[in-house]
Amino acid sequence: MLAADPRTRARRGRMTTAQGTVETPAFMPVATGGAVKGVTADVLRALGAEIVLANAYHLYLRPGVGVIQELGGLSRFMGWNGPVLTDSGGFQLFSLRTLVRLGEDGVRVRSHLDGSLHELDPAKIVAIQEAFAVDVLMPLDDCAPYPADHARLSSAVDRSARWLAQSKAAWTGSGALFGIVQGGVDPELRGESTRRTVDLELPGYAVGGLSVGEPRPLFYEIAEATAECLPADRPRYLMGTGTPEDLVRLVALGYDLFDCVLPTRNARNGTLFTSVGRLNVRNAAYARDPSPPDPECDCPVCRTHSRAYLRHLAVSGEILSACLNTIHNLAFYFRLLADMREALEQGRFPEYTSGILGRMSAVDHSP
RNA sequence: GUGAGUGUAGCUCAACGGCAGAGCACUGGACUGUGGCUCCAGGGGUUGUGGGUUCAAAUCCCAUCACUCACC
Repeated sequence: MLAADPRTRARRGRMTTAQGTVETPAFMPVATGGAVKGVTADVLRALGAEIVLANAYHLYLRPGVGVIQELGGLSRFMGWNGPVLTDSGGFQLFSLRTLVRLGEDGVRVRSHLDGSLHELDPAKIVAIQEAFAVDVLMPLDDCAPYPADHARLSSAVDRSARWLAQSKAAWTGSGALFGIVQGGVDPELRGESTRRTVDLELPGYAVGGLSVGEPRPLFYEIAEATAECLPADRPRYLMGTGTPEDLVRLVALGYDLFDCVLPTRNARNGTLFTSVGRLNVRNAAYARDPSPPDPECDCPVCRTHSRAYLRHLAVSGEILSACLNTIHNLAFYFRLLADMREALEQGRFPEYTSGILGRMSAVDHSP
């Protein structure tokens, strides 16, 4: 930890890995298949990315472990040459609906690419990620859907904990293996999962099984209670979240790492995050609007292009639409995190938080 | 000029005597550890025009206009 402010649980930190340093709180852009869709590695770095998230399961299916290993590891393969975190594919077991069998020792899945069958287990997922030479490894876990009954949540907690122990046993020590807390929105199961995960004394801890459709108040309740039970001297990673407002509130709860498809996926679907709220660039209202997407943004897109042009690109289905929208949205996210880090360093995080949340909610309630 | 064909939503077309629809386009919304420029919703019609037959016409009949093709 680099700075502390007794008025908040937010932390300003630094995570050092073999391939680089990550200033936290940090946002990790999502590059599931080895690419942040529509953006080059150079641009990513210029925008302020310090670590990217890829997916071990997707990359294992294609191009395969051998290809990435021969080409010098995932980071080099991508031309990124910085820290990389790979998700295990545990999330895909419930999101992709390709699960064939969820067993005690592993899973059998059917490839969404060619229908082939694959047996995966915690040790194999760790081996794949070590072959990829990633900086942060996420273990295979069981992410229960929402809603799920107590028995299902309980089995997800138990299975994830046992798999985590097996992951740790298989881990040779290259990169940092994080633990993942499960338990859905059940406070007691969350508590049990947190204890069993922390007991394994890992380099970092993630909170999974949230942002799967549960009501927002419940999400924050669980996120807050869980953060309080995680060790203060290790990075806390809240998986798969969130909106800009979510990130501000979660940093305030003591989380350090985030990933989310929202800035990149929304960009491709025409929604921009701006200092004046969400902006759907396809709206007819912007057809002749000469102003930049976000008047307070200094990103390359806002410095160069009008809303009218971005609307034209989006309506026309131009590839450039996805590229420019993604650049802006990522710039917005990275700047938000940079602003929070600066506020933490200067001891004015509570003031910054109330200010920006006030602006965001004021925008949300505008007509 | 003669003959044939076609006229239905902005566009391309269904419905062929019984509540006028689809796709695209348009308008708005959604997207939270990313198979998918995807998903959801909405607006939009005196069926070219004027008559006729019928309980009932986009549909059948007559006229007329426009367009297309063929032949003079």
